[in-house]
Parts: sequence; structure tokens; C-alpha cells
Amino acid sequence: MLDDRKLKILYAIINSYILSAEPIGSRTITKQYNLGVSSATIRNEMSDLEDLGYLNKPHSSAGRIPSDKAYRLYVDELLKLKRTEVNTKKKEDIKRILIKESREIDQLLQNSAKILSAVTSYTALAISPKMKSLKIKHIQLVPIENKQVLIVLISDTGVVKNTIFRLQEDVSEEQLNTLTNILNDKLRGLTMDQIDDRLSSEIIREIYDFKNIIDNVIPIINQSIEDIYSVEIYSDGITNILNFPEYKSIDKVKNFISFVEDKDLMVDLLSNNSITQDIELIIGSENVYEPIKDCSLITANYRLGDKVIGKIGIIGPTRMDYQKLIEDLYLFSINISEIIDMLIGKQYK
Amino acid sequence: MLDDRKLKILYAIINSYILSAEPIGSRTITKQYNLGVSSATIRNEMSDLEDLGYLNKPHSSAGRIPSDKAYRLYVDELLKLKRTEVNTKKKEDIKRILIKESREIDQLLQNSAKILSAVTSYTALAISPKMKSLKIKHIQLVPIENKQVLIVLISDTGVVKNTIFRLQEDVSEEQLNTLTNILNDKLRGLTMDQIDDRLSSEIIREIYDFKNIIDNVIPIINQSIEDIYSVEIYSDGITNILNFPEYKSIDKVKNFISFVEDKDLMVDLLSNNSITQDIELIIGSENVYEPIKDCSLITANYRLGDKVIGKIGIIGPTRMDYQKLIEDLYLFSINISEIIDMLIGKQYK
DNA sequence: TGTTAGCACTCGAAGTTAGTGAGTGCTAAT
DNA sequence: ATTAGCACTCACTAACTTCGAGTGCTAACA
Repeated sequence: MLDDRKLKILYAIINSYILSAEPIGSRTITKQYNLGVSSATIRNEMSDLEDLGYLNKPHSSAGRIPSDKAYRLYVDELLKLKRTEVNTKKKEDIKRILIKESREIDQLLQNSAKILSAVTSYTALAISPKMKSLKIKHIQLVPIENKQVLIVLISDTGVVKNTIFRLQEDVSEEQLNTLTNILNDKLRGLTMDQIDDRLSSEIIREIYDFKNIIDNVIPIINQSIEDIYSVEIYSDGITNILNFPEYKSIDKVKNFISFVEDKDLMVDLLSNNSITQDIELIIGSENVYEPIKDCSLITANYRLGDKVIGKIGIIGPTRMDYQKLIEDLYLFSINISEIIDMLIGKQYK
Repeated sequence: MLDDRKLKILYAIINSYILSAEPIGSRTITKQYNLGVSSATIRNEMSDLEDLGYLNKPHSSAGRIPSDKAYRLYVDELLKLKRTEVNTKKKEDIKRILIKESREIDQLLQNSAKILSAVTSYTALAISPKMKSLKIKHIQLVPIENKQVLIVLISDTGVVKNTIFRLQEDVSEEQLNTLTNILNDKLRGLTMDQIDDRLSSEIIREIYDFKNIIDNVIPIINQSIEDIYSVEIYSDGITNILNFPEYKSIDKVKNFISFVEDKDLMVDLLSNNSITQDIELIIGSENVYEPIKDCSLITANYRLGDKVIGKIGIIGPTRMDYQKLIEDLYLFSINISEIIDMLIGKQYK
């Protein structure tokens, strides 16, 4: 373990480097932090910290920069602190802005990414909620004029999807009702996942009577479920990356932006839900993906009720103000959860 | 007017510059194009072309580059040619890819931007269709379980919007039907635009009987209409800009990306519908917006039936292969129109 | 009169060199 | 164990040089 002085020096270097983006020399530390020892001593300690893997030198006559291991140490310490006091005013301020133009969940997330990137000056990410573990409470087929039929999928959290389609032939309202009942018998209480399996086999066998319309309904339900599966990625503030001195080479910029614009990668990045922790950090080389091995990713879960259904996050050079950013992200995640609750509650519950 | 030789030289310079991105010297022209005159003559002609405003010199001892005026001349000539033969195979190839994952119009446009940017290596843009000039054929209120009501707005092109909301109190199906009739009486045949006005005044006065639910319904309809108004911008291939030698300075990149990511600006850029022409070009300094005064924008309209409802486009440095790009864009616009017709036809008509 | 060869001149790009200064690491003294 | 002192390192910058593609002018030519 690191002794107290080494830790103080390491933290001093981290803090200075976060601000300046320049390698930190021993004299800088002695001048800015009153540690009561000379620069020569600091130099010795820094040399030790380098041997231990907490510091790196860009070249032999430069100052030191913190390694990913150093950030990890620093951040783990931060995460141990309980987030007891939330800055209520700031939280409510953000909430007010978020609510303003968010009538639907996708708007909310788009909006959140926008505000989050503005607040943090980092690139912000969000992933749309995963609804597929929701249980179906009710399926309803509703006739509309002229052979058009509406299918509504309702879960205990409210309406999750409605689609309108057109039948080939006329069907009586009575027939639709019977079909509605059959579908509900078979599917109620199942998750979207399970419905997917069930639809193709069991049901079709049992309702030959409705063959003429079931051929239409099944694909539509399938399609609706597919839409529920489908995830959306919202990002904002990509240009923020260009303000960091780390990104002055076009090649790095290209790699970064290409990466963030790749939906599949983003989905993967924001999907591995460890539900145990609400804030997660991946620091530099801990990243699986090459293009962001010198970036850190901070993510926070948002919830529907007590169920984690999605994530928001920010990404940027490892040299970041973890303390402030973790707090910001925490505020956003709480706000998003609360607003989702409100939106679904207001409209459907 | 330019005589034939000047024109040939100018086109030669444009073509060479489009390929090389380097200022073109007189010797390059004599070597690559067999014009039957020496480089000295070319030099004299180039000097004239410069005086006429068709060529620029980056500095006194460099070759020439085409001015925006030159591109305008070149492009206007291109646009005069009729697009008689469309490359049918290419069109169908693209169509097949576009259809594949486009079950809804927004997916189609997102997809189009993606493929368009891949095909052209430029940044591709698309704007969602403007539906607000559509006429309402029918409004329907449908009761769903548990105080929830569905509102469907149907135009002659099909369903344009459906929303589910929840009432404070129980309302009988009969009441809903009556209300449906009243709403249809008042609103049928109006455009979305007009409905917006009508809703707030006339209607409310006439249906005091339904005060308890009308207070809910009006805002929902308003909201639905607002959603129909709301435009979406789809962009893809932003990183393509980084491959152009014109964009090797981070500042330029930042300006460009910030510009393209600004939704309001993009809406403005893609909104001024001149319905007379299907392909439009804005070249370099013709652009109103500072950040893209050295870019060209090519846009093409897409239609629903014979009505122009939106645009797709590409944007990049003025030095572009206008001929190929105009053709590509034209193919896409035709395909998009056809697929929209199919989508709306299949699902609703 | 239009075209061309010849040549001096221009100017950015790329390469070279020298100087600067922040920073390290070692040694010897405290 | 700490520190002052000092030689050494090395990226960065600025000034200078070289190089070459390209122009524009002049004078000769068809």
C-alpha cells in the first residue's frame, strides 16, 4: 500500500494534471501544494510511484502523468464516499430543464444527452430503455374504420406499443373480440421475450378459425415486439472532444467520432448492466475497444420503478474531473428515473 | 462569354482539381489534356480566366484553383442535361438495400442517410417529411380498457398519428362516439395547420357538454399535431469530412460538425422548398451560413404522390464530383419516394 | 496577331541547425 | 531521511536554407 505522503503526492499530481493537461514536474508540486518537503524529495517519491505503476513519463526529461492505475485508485476512493448530500437546487434546476420539452421518453433521453453534454462539456450518451423484460398485462385489438385494426400492447407499467395495420378482408367486431380473448389467454403475464417464442408455435395451431386475419396479426405483433426490442442511442456534444488538447490530431478525432457514431458499438458499451452499482466507470485501458483505450466512460443507470432499464453516460479523455462528473451523472440519472415515472404515470397509469 | 478553348481549359482545371485537391499548373494541363497548344498559351488563357473570376491563385507562384463561379458555370451546364437514362441496375440495388430495414418512414430516412453517405463518401443529410399540409380525413376516438382512450388522426394518405391518453373520469362509449362525430364535423377536410387554429376557439365553445373530457382531448390533439409538425434531421457519415485534405485543421472540423449537429440550422437548410427543381445546389459562398461557405450542398426532393414532402442532401468541400453526386442523389430521391409510397400504401391505404 | 521558347522571379513546403528551458536523476552534504 | 547542487536529456521553437513547381514577361517565330 501507499503511505500517506505518496498518496498526497499522487493526488496532487492527478489534480494538477486534470487541470493543466501538461506533465507535472516536482517543482510544480512543491510550489502549489504545501507538503513540507523539497522538490528533490518529491522527485524521489515520484520515481517510486512510477516504479509502482501509478505514474508515467512521456519522455525522460518530462514531468509525470497519472496512469490508469492511478485514476482507478483515485476513483475507487471517490466511489467509497456515500453520496449523502445531493445538491438539491442543482438537481431541481436540471429537472426543470429536462421536463420542459420531454413529452415522450425518447425526447427525454435525447434532451438529457444534450443537457448533460452542455453541463459537463463532454460527449454524452444515452440508451433507450429496455422494455423486453416487461410483462404483458393486456393485448387489445381495436377496429378502426375501413378494415384498419389497432393493436395495443399494455404492460403493468402502461402502454408499451401500439400499431395500426390493415386487413385484407372484413372482419366483424365480434370476431376481433374473440381473437382478443384468445390472445390474452395465451399471452397474458408473459414477458416480451417469451411471447416471441410462443407466437410462432402454440397459438397458430389453435386458431385456425381466424386463419384469415391471424396471418396478418401475428406478423404485426412480432413487428411490435421487435420495435420494443430495438434500442436507440442518443448522443450529443461530440464536438466537445475537439476542445481537449488530447484530441488535436485528426486521426484520433476520426477514430473517436467513428466509434461514437457506430450504433452497435454504443449499444454494446451501454448494455452490460451490472445492477449492483448505479455508477460505473471504465478507465482508459480497461476499455475493450481500441479507439477509446485512452478515454474513460462514466455511466449511470436509470430506472422504471425499481427496475434498471437503461443508462446514460459521458465519455472523454481519462484526464477528467471524476468527482464533479460522477455527481453530475448521478443527478441526471435520478432526474431521468423520476421523469420517466412521471411520464408513464401521467399518461397511462 | 467564354470561347471554346477557354471553356475546355476551365473544365480541364476543374476536373483535375476535383481529383487532386492541389492547385493546377499550366504544364499539368498540357500534359494530361491534349489541347494542341503549349503551356505558355495555357498560361495566358489561365491569366484571362483569372481576370474573369473563374480561377483563383492561393499565392502568386502556385497553380490555379476553380472559383465558386467556375463551379456554378460547370454545374449549370450539368443540370441542363436531361437525366434521361437512369442507371436502372444501380437504382434497384440501392432500393433493395433501402427497403430492407425500413419498416417506417423514419427508419427509411435514417437508413437513406447512412447508405447515401457510404455510397458518396460525403456527409449525408435528410429531413423528415412535412405532413402539416395534409388534410384530415377522419379523427377517431377509441376506448381502450381502464379509462384509456386512443386518438387516431387519419389523412387521405393514411394514419398520420395515434396517441393514447388517460381520462380523469369514466366516459361511456356512447359519449365518445358523439364527441368523435362532433370533432369530425368540425375538422374534416382541414389541414393540420388549420386545425391548430380552429381547435382553440370554435370547438371549445360548442361542446360544453363534454367539458369533462374535452379538457383532456384538446391538448392531446394539439400535442399530436405538434408532433406532426416536429421535424427530424437525420445525418450520417459526418466523419467523411475528415478524409478531405480541406479539413485537416481541427478548427474547421469543429465548425463543420457543430454546424451539422445543430438541428435548427439543418432544418432551415433543408426546408426552403423550391418545388420547381428536384435537384438543387448551393455552391460555396452562395451559402448563407458562414461555417459552410467553402462547402457545397446538393439536395434532392422526395415526394408523397406528387407532393414534395422532404429532402435529402449531401454536403462537403466545393471541390466535389458534381456529376456523379447529382446522379446518386437523384437515384436516392426516386427510391425514397417510391418506398414511402409503398410503406404508406401497404400499411394503411 | 496568336503562339511559343526561354528565363528570371516568387513563394510555400520541407529540412536543418542552434538555442531554450522545464524537468530528471545522481551525488554528496546535512 | 532529506536536500542542495549540478550535469544531462529532450521536446519545442525560431531562424535559416534549400528545393521546386509555377507564374509572368519578353522576344522570336509562323
